[in-house]
Amino acid sequence: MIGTTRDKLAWAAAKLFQEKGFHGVGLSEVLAATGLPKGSLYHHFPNGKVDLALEAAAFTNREMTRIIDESFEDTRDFDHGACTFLFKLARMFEVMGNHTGCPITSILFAGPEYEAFRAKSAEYFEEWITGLAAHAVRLGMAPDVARAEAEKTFHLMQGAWTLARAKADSDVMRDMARQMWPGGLNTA
Amino acid sequence: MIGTTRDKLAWAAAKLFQEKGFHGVGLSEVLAATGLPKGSLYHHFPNGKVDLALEAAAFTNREMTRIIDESFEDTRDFDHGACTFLFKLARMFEVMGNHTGCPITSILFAGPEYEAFRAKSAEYFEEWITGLAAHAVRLGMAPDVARAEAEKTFHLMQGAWTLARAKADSDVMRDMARQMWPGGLNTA
DNA sequence: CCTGAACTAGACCGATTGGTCTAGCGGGAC
DNA sequence: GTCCCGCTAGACCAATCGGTCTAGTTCAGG
Repeated sequence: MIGTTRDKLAWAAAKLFQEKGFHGVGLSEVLAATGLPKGSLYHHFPNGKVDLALEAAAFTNREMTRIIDESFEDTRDFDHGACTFLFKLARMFEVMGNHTGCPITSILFAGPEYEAFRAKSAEYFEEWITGLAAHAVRLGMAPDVARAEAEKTFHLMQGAWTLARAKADSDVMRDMARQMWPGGLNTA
Repeated sequence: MIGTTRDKLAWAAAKLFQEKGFHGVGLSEVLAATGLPKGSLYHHFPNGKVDLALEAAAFTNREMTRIIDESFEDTRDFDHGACTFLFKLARMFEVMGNHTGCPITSILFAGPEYEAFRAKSAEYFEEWITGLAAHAVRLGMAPDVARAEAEKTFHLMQGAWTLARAKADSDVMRDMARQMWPGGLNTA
């Protein structure tokens, strides 16, 4: 959260982009949120807004992979881990005010002219899915079944996040998790 | 597609918003796409961009409910209908160039200060889910099971759409459908 | 102490934004 | 005809956009 000037900018940008998307946030807003001048931003991110968005996305991607790994630590089976994962996301969503979107989609779906963004988002999503699949394999699942289960988990998570945002209600995620993985009941 | 001036504006706006989101599209772009002057836009949509976006969202919402109903016409069971639904979406996504997002989320997730947008998106999503559930009940499912199945279908659809967009590949949706509803194999 | 690089600070730029306003067109009612 | 009204047309506006540039500050290494 705190840290160098560069980190402060990336973090503030990530938070704002999650709410309003890439085009919805002006640099002046990021600057106001950090109290830093424009010169600092362009010193640390020479290519301006695009660089800033990529760093913000990288930042939140690290956070997401960490949450995935944490969710599957000390877990008895995949259902339990997946359930924990969704409860953690629900909590995060709630803490942020029940209106933020998936950081990656919010930042990186800026339109066809931002091909680099699209490619990065595909890379990050693939990272999440292979991460989930690795945990599934570790917990005894056959590799191809694990991959399918990981993709299903990703889709359900994205979908529940979207509906939770529309309803401004984090319980959408929790209810979905309980429904889909009844064996993994968890209140984390 | 064609129609009155008002329809032309709403349709062009819907297409553009799906690609770049509410904040990513300027009115000048919509005007350029339709060849109409600014005066016409503000005559038909007195509250400007917000009105235009709401109409564009209503427009695509009608299209989505129509696609849902079409998918479940002459269908033998829920799996078959759900599968058809996702194949139809995949086709649409492909035709639009493999990079458009869900119209409702693209248009209506513009940030916390647009509370009316958020409320509308919740309303539309609820419409889709109850529509799916109604078809499930009609096909013999118990009401509470039908609701859960409809929500699952919604989540999977949204998630698959997101990943398809990141990968710029419509097969993500088709593969998911085949995986989740193997009984509903369909090439529509 | 001096120098130079890293960084902060913010004035400034042209372009574009959403929005307003007036003028004029076109066709039905009288 | 001529009046009126729904609509088109686009000039114009202040505000904001992302981005550039230069001056000033800070601080480590010599």
